[in-house]
Amino acid sequence: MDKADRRASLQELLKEHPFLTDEELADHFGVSIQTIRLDRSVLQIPDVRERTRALAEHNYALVRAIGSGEIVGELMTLDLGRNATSVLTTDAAMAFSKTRLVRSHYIFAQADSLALAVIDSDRAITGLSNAKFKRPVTAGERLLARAEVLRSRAPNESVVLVETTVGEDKVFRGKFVVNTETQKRDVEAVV
Amino acid sequence: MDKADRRASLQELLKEHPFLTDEELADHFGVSIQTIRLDRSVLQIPDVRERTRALAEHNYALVRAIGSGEIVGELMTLDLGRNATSVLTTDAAMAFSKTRLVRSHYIFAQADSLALAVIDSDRAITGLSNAKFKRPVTAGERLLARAEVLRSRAPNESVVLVETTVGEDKVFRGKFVVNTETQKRDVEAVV
DNA sequence: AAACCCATTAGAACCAAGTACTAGTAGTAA
DNA sequence: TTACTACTAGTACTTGGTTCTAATGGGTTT
Repeated sequence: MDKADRRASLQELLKEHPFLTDEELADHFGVSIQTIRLDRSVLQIPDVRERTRALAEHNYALVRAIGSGEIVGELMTLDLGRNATSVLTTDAAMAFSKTRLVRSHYIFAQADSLALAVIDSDRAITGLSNAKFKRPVTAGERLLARAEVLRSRAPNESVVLVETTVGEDKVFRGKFVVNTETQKRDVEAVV
Repeated sequence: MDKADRRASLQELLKEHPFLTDEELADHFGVSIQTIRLDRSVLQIPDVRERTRALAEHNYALVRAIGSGEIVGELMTLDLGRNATSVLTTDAAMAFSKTRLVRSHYIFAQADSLALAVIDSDRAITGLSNAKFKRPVTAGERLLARAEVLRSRAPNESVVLVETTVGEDKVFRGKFVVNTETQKRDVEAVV
């Protein structure tokens, strides 16, 4: 394996495993640490600590928004069983890099979370959804979602309407049928 | 501010800003670095590098799945304009902690991405969706999504059917109307 | 007042994973 | 032989720590 191959391979490897130290990389390629450092400096690849830090920082806000909270976006108001609102500030990480248009499932995620939040119940689950994305959202725009419980048909089934706006523009409208409890059997069957 | 207050406040602060070094913390609280280190050791809080590393590692897989790739899940097969399949292995981070049931928007995100991928076109955007979540998915289950283009009505509008299964079970079925190009005006209006 | 306790601070030695730089070797090409 | 390239070795220095020992300095108790 010559220099060019190694460097190409190094870049690939770090894309997959960004937490490898120079020492580990040196072992992996059977060269010295100095060689790895030379490679990194030529390829303009920062050190592990910087890579780790950048990754963590980059992902931090995003994950907080979409992954870790029960709500995607920030819950603003909540009248349990009636209505609720939440705000989600979109950013570049949520968008296609070429067009800067926010992936629709972020918009959906905000609406879906809000629909569940307004129903509450730890066991609330989306059973059905009907969504219209009215106009594309550009990274940076602030999404205001408003959820309203339309009716609670069966004791364990509610219909929630969610409308999302950016300023004056309606960007999303979705109806969610949220189930509670009923899943018990299914859940147990799964587990 | 006494010791107890400072330590409580330290924990809160690090929850919000996990990338602060001891030096920055010392400045913030107007005490010496040693005091901060004592506090950290008593509170069992690891150092910045470890905090950063843990955060990055924890978020990495998750963000790769939902945020950074154009596809949520891994694209398995793709016959452009006809059909495609992708796999998403769910994990605890995608689920409600109490019930271990995967949040429905992850399932939606996989389907939505796949619907866009099968249509291709960098400007593809979801215009409408119609989704049914047939049974809850438990963290750890492997979601196989299959997308099929039903018809391309207008030259810039396609209808895609996505069905997601876990083993033999159907867990999701959704229809997506995907638009291409048409958004141009809106997009420019937004920017 | 003297003795004591506690939180805080200082200082030294050490570590990991680097940067930046200098210098050397081994192999190949002109 | 000389020259060039790739690689390696070694030193001094940096950041952000750890671990340990040893002060300070204020408040409380005796």
